[in-house]
Order: sequence, then C-alpha cells, then structure tokens
Amino acid sequence: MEKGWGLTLGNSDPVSSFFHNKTNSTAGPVFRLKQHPDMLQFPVSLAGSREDRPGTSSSSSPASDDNRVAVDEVDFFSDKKHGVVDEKKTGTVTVKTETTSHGRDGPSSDHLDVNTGLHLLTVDGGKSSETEDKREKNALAELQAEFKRVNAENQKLRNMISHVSNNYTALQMHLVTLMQQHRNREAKSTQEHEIQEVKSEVKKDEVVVPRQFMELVPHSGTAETDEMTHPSSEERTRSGSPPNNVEVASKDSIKGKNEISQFNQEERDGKREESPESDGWGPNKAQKLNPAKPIEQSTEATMRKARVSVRARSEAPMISDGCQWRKYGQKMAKGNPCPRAYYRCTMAVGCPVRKQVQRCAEDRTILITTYEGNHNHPLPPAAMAMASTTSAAASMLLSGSMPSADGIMNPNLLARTILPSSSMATISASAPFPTVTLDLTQSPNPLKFQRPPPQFDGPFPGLPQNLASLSAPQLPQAFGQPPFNQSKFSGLQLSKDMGSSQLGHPQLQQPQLPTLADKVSAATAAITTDPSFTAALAAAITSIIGGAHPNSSSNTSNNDK
DNA sequence: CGATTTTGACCTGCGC
DNA sequence: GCGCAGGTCAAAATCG
Ligand SMILES: [Zn+2]
Repeated sequence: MEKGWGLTLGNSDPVSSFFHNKTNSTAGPVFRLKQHPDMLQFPVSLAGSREDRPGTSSSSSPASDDNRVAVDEVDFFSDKKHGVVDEKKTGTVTVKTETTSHGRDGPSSDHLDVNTGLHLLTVDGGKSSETEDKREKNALAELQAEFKRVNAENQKLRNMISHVSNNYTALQMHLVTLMQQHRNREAKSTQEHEIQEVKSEVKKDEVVVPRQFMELVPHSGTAETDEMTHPSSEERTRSGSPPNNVEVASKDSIKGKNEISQFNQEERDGKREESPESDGWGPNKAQKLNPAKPIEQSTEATMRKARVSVRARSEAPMISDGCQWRKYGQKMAKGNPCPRAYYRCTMAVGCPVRKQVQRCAEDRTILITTYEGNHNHPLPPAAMAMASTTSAAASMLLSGSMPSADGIMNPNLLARTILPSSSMATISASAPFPTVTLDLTQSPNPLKFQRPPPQFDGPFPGLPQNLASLSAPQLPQAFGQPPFNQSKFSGLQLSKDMGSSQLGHPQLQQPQLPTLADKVSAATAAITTDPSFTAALAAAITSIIGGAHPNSSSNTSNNDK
C-alpha cells in the first residue's frame, strides 16, 4: 500500500530531475506557469496527469502506446508500482507543489541553486581547460551529492504530496457528494425524513435512493477524513505505519456509525437465522423472510442497486483493490465469451460488498470490475481508497438522480473535467441498478473507433444540448473505443432511460441515446459532469489500482489458478 | 486442515 | 407457465 506509493514516486523522480535539470531560467518558469492552472484543478490534474501522460510519454517513447499501456497495466496490477501510477504521481506531485507551496519553498529553492550550478559547470567545463575539470569534478561531486540529497527530500515531499492528494481526492469526492445531498435536502430534517423525501423525489424517475446507502457514504467519508487529518503529518515523516492511522480512523468511524453496521447485521440475521455468514444480500430470501420490513428491504434493494464499475487495463484476472475476496460463482455472460466471476468480500463475515469481474469481450486487456454495496468493517488503507471511491461514486449516482443536483455544473469545472479526458464516468440509471462506470482505460484506441467530436452530436441527439455542446468542443479527440457496454465520451455520458432490453444487451447500449433528455437526465448529467467528481474519482481509482498493496501479488497468483 | 475455488444446481425476475 | 439470463448456493475439489 504505502510502499506502492513510495515506489511509484521513485520512478517519477527521473522525470522531475529531468525537469529540474532543464529548468535553468527559461524552462522553469514556463513549467510553473502551466502548473498553476493545474494546481487549481487539483483533482483534475491528477486524473489529467494520467491522461496527459500518454502524450508526454509518447514523446519519450513514441513507439507503441497500446503495448506500452497494456504492459504497464499488467505490471501494475500484478506487482504494484511502475507505469501508470508513476505517471499519475508525477502529475500529482506537480499539482501538489502548489498546494504545499509552503513546505516546498525551501526545497525548491535548493533545486534551483543546484540546477544553476550544474548548468554553469557544464558550460564552463565544456569551454575550460583540464585544470578546471578537476575543480569541476569536485564541484560536480558535491553538487551531485547535494542533488541526491535534494532528490531524496524531493521524494519525501512527493510522497507526502501523493498521500495528501489521495486523501484530498477522496475527501473531495465525499464533499461533493455531501454537497449534493445537502442541496437535495434543503431543509435539514431528520435523516429518515430526508430519506423519505429523497425517495419520493427519486421515485419520479424510477431511480430509488437508498437511505442506508447515503448514510453509509458519510461513514466511509468520515473514516477517510480522519485518516487524512492525522496521517498527513505522520506520513510526512515517512514513518512506515500508515495502517495504524487508518485503522484508528476507521474504528472511530465505525464506532460513530456503528448503528449502521448493526443495522445491517440485524437485517441479515433476520433474514438468515442459521447462517450469519452472509447472504444478507439475497433479495430473494429477504423478501421471503422479512416481508414485514419494507423499509429495510427498500434500503437494501437500493443499496444493492447502486453499482460502480471500473474499467481498467489489466491482464491479471483481478485488480488488487486491497480487499480480500472470495469467489462464489462464475457464469458465462450472455454476449461475452469471457466468463463473469462473482466475488464477495471476506474481510468481515457479514460484509455485503460484492464485485463482479469480467473481461471486455472486445478488448480482453480491459478488465471490468463492478462493485456493489458498502463495507461494514474497517478497511486497510488500500482497500479504503477503493471502497470510499466506489461508495462515493455510488452515492453520487444516486444523488445525481435528484433534480436539485444541477447548479454544480461549472463551465470551468466542466472544462477541467473533460481535459483529463482519460477518465470517463458514465452513469447509467437505466438498468435494474443504476451504475456508474469509470473508465480508466485510456488507451488510444485499439479498436479504432475514433470519432470526431461532431459525431457525438449525431449519435446522441437526445442528450441535452448544453451537455452535448460542451462536451463536443472540449473533447480533443474522441477516444473511443467502444466500450464494453456503454459508449463513452471524453466527458461523460449519461443514459437514463433505456429499456431493460438494452441493458440486457450491452452492445445495444451504445445507441442508447436517451431520447429522454428530461430534467432528471440533465441534472444527472450535470452532476456527473462535475469535474471534481469525475476527476477525483478517476484519480482516486487510478491511484488505488496503481497503489496495489503487497497482497496484490498474492492475489494475482491465486487468481491465476 | 482451514480457506478458497470450482461448478452444477437452484432461485428469481422478466418477457413471451 | 416456459424459457432465458443474471445471480447465488453449496458440495466437492484444490490449494497452501
Ligand atoms: Zn468488506
């Protein structure tokens, strides 16, 4: 987990050093100027960095994007560290720089000095005689030593920054979520009341909002918040015990929200007297056994409905997200030669979280992981990241269904969101369960569906004009690979109606252009579009995946079986 | 030997 | 009611 970050950073160093070396007078300033904008976009930059990187990387190694990406991904997942993460980190670092400007001033100045010295020496060396060379060597040695030192320090800072950024990202997501929720319920009444209201509102659109779900979200958020606050200082020192912090945080959160977990468990128990083990999930049994508790049912059903799927390139059978999973089933998906695997969280007996893993039929390097439910137990940091992200995404999705969500859309934000084009969030409320799809695949496009922006308009006449218009211009280029079952755009696309039939057939979904650009869809779009959300989400997930913790390797190997 | 995976049976919702 | 498809269960097989 933590280590992963460190490693990642290590890789990024070369890059940074590169910049610094070149920096001198001209490069430095320019670079910084660019950074500022990014800084503002904090989350975006993270996401963007990953996206942007491809271009950057291409310059360095123009060779094969596809291959390269795939490889990185693979390495990534299987081990941890390398590739994408690094890129991301770099971006993160850059961004962070601004944020942490205070702390960083010292180091940065050092860098400048060092660089300058190098530059001078180099110049001198070239022109001067041998005697000077000796001096230069000495000086060089010193400089190098200093340089190393600086790099080390830099690394530390980077680590700090990355941590902070991650936390920040997560926090931001939660914040966004909360804000939206807040807006939705202008009046602050009891949660139940709120919930009910929400439900009623939601029902308009057929989307059900889960009360529990909403509560849960904050729960994870709380934990994370705590984590952020405390650890930041600690991590700065690089003490290698992040888990402790997290655990504490999570414990606190749990204590606070204990009600929820208990609630869940009670529910489960009621459903299944014999095996507490789980199954709380089973809708069937719930209906049979607890017909009396409509509320709970609805809640559960709702929660169950919310899904967050992550598409990422990975050749590993499963991406490591920090959780322990037990496979409980496998089925052949209808339109896909690749089987779909069902996993459930085994970190806690009653944990309702489940996930489905399936490979994209079109591009088998893409692994689609769909998460469902929220953990009701403490999670290790690595797991926290993914869990909080998914829960936040899910909550966003749900809250997004609400009309009041609008207003969040901010042109600037939108622009930012789109810039990072790499990550896309797609909301689909159509199916039995609303799903947020985060696309971390950013390959140029193996399938080559590159479609020019204009095409988007064509295919999606149904989309709200503003949305379409906004997205179109901003999409630099489409990326497009036809997604697995949802079409993706550089921005996000949302489909909210669609018959169930389409859901059934993933491929059919593409055309899914909602003829209904009803208010709801617009609102949803707005929310989804919220850059902070998308970017943060993408960034978080990307980092999570990249940051796979040690276990990942074991998991991978096990899965191979 | 416990934990996990495999895998066919089973269940439920849905469209016809 | 039937068949299909998505999910889940759980006994048996494996793994570590
Ligand atoms: Zn769990």
